[in-house]
Amino acid sequence: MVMDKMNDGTLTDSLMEIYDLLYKRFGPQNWWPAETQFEVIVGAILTQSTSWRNVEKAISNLRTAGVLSLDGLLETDIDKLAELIRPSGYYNMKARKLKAIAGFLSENSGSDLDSLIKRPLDEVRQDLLSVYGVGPETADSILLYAGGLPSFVIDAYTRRIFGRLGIIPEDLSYEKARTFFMDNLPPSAQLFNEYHALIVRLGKEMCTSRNPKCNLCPVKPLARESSFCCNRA
DNA sequence: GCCCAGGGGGCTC
DNA sequence: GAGCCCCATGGG
Repeated sequence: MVMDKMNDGTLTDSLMEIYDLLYKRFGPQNWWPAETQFEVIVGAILTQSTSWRNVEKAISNLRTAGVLSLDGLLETDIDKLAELIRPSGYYNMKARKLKAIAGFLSENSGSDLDSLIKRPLDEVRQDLLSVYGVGPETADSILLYAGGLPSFVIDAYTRRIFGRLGIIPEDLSYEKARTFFMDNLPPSAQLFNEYHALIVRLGKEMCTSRNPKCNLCPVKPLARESSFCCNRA
């Protein structure tokens, strides 16, 4: 597998080449689509296994109800929260998760994250992972898009796209996939931000079938334009 | 009706 | 550490 060729420079060049191809095709994605750091965090919870369109409805409901703030989440009854975020699905679970992250923020940083992001990335990440409802993807989304820290976000699209390009195994574990990208890219929050957003942009156009031979898959033209094209190997 | 969407918790082995 | 089920609405 290509990922074995680590630290020889080729891999970094190829990952940057793919980034450039995506950027030229789609342009800047201006992520995260939120007004404040706090709203990024709320969105990161609500978007779990849910399309952003439905998350927007839930966030709009929270805003209209005047509870889209740290104090708002802390003071609002959990059943009321669940009702407001109903459009985002899993509303009972996510209401409990919003309460948990709100409790964490009130004890550790406040909604601005200032005291949190001063600390080493790995420490903050571990603390976030200890919060109910915050798994690795949500933690990295918060670190990157709310905190501006260089923590690469892996999602289903990342594994599907780079798996089909033959760069990583499609079933690579989250932590190994994250380590792979972070070991082979310069640690730039701006780069990680745009890269992940572009991956999602391409991922939305992919067929969701698991058939790697699908000729409609836009990853194929991407491969032909990059050094990972099997025809060039 | 069926499958999937910018996952994570809890449980089992 | 991997595999499975559950959470649940909305869109194609």
